[in-house]
Amino acid sequence: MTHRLSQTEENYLKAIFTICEKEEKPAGTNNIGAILQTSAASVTDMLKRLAEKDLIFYEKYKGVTLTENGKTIATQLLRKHRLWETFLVEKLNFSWDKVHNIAEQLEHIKSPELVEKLDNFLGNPKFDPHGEPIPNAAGEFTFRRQINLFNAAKGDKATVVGVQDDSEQFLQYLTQQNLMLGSKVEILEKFPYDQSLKILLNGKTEIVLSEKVCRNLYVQRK
Amino acid sequence: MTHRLSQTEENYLKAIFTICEKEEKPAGTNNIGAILQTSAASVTDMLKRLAEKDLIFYEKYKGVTLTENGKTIATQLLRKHRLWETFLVEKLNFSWDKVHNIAEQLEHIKSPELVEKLDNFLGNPKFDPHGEPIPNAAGEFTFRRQINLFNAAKGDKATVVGVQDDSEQFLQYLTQQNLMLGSKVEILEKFPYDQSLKILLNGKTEIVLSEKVCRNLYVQRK
DNA sequence: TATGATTTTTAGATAAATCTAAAAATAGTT
DNA sequence: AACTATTTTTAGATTTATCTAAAAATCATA
Repeated sequence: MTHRLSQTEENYLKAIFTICEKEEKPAGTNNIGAILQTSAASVTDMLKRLAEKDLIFYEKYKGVTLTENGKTIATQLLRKHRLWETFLVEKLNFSWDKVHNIAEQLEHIKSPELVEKLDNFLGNPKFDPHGEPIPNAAGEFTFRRQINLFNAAKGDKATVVGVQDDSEQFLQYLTQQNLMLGSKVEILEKFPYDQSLKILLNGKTEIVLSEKVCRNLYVQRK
Repeated sequence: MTHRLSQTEENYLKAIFTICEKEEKPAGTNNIGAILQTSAASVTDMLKRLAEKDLIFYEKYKGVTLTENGKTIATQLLRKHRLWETFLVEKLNFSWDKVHNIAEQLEHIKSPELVEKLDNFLGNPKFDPHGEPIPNAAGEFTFRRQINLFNAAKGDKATVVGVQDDSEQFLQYLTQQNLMLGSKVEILEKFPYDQSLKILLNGKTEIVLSEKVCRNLYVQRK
């Protein structure tokens, strides 16, 4: 049996997982430090410890990737985080922009039975309130054919199914624009000058979204 | 605003609260150490820090009591612990003997909104699955006219409303005996020799309970 | 009240997670 | 290849929570 990890160690694994998934390359010391708001020196210290515990592959100056063990733990953390977010929104009536910080705490609760019972209580959801897939107990993600709104073309009709950035600021911006998961969008115009998009929202309202906003939205084409 | 406490500090406050409530006297260093499974020396170290933060009254060699600040925090911890236990039993179908350790972790989650929303979701319960009163947001406990089963007399009829010991072992013993919150008991006999009690359970079954068991059960007389 | 037992505190160490400042390695660019 | 900029690591401290062993204070009771 593997040793019980500290919250800090778990946070490092999650950060490394996020970087490696997104960028498909080893995570750098600075990169990790930026996510965890800590110095590169502290990161190096921790990387040595995680390598010692067989959770990451670590070679000086070469960056790190997760071992199978590390991946399993990171995936289970993601599972817990997303299940708790779902609980907070669906059962406790939190709005989707307020749940991240609380879930960051809840994901560190150690109890395998709790996770499985929570999952059942929620009806085994496949996606969280931000549209992110929730891995199952075996660590498998439900895959969804989704594209970045930024890559949609003029004339496309699509449904919003996820966000890339789940910060309070972004989610509040979306709420203000009346944009949420399930919103229907039609691309009316793409302005090459600033890469912004004019869209028709739910067949009713015309709005313009900046490049930054589009890059943080996932849609599924009809 | 008071500084954010570590889990360890919170656990010390809870231990001190428990001792002071039960024994109505200052908590001793050894006493606290026994509850938290730590050495007297470590306790002394921590007491200095808590006194520094105005959470306890501390005088060398004299034991400690909680300040108003300390009491508020301890009560809120109790509130969270008992609300989470209620959630685990009522919503996630945990049995009452399995929830203590998980609630010990959950009670340290920091989010006032979460507590209030959880309370509402549960229907503002006044007692937890072990019959312990849940303090409200203002820190007030609902009082219940309950006595220790050990102090009941021959002929008394009463209802089980709480347990003193919420250890897995004790709760499993009760479950085995088909004893639970709400069970009706009638005292048939009290044996002076070993202070054990013969009772009629739910008007059906005669069982004998040892002194230890009786001391850990609370009942309300009709 | 003296004395032995118990409780509590001090002193000095250790381990985890962090920091700053400086050194070392790597990467980018002419 | 050489120089510069960036990234990463090392070295040495700090803070928190813990420990053991020994000293000091208090308690209990003969």
